Amino acid sequence: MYPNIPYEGLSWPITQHAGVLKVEVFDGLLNACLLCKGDTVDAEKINGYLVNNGILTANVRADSNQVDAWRDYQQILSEFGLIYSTRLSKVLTLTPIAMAYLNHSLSYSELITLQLLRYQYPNGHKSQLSPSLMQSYGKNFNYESFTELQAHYNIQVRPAVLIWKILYKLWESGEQPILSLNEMQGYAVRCTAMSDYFSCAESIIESRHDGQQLQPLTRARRNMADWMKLLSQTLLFNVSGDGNTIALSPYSIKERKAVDYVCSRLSDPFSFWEYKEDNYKQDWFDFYGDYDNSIEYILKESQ
DNA sequence: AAGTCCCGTGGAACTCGTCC
DNA sequence: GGACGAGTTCCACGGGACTT
Repeated sequence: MYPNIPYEGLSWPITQHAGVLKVEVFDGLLNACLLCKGDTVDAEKINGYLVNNGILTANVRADSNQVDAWRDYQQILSEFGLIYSTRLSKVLTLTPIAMAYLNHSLSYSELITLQLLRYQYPNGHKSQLSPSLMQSYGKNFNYESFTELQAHYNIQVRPAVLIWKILYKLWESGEQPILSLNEMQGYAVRCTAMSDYFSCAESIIESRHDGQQLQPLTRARRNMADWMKLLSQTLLFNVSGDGNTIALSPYSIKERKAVDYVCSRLSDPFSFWEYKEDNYKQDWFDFYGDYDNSIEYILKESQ
């Protein structure tokens, strides 16, 4: 029950390489993929394209001693369901969502808004157990994957939707409709179910009026900062220049009915991808990279 | 009082170490 | 070489001390 956390080390892990995300980098990565679409990944070709066009730094790494921009930054595309993880599929496979973007069915901000709203834990791509998580977990650890661990605790959250709902409730309550990085780290990240947004907002209000203060979760700060950076790329949120606060965008206020509707649909447990032991990674990309099943959640730039 | 230099701090961007 | 997350570097900022 909120605000108690199910296990030590709870956070919202997300790639650290998405911080540089902007439309030019995104297009650059996708265009680089088109160079070997349907073929096995030609890292040399892709790296050459990314670096020669000034899209990314060379990222020459000591263990390979060659230009390796792709090695780190391809994570952006798999993280957001544009390609199947190249660990799963040696053949570079763009998803229907990526194709829809390349066909101009939706714009960059519409795509990022959609995929961040749909991003969820448990997550079939975020499956690797980090040594630091296993260490902080304590007790006897016997999970195969991070995905299984989260499914075991019945965690079911979509961070972007949660944050929107928390901000919207703060706004409705006449409170400052912003969240600070500290509040993200101490309050938002503690949610393990979509319905927790309510208690979470109440706890925040309480803490702002000399009430009880919750402890920030130690190792969640960097993830929270990354989440805020990502959310600033959507139509729904504005983030301050110093990255310390996130607020609803004018779009969110103007279109609040439509956004609220999408958020409540995406809060429904039946809308979540479900972890099954069998073939879950492939299954995740089939689900998250799909266009037809997500079309109803698209928020257009001008409604 | 205004300008300049210096240094501590913190965060973002980038790279690295490691596991698999 | 993908994935994760920590380490390193660089830079902006700000306060204080010193100079003009």
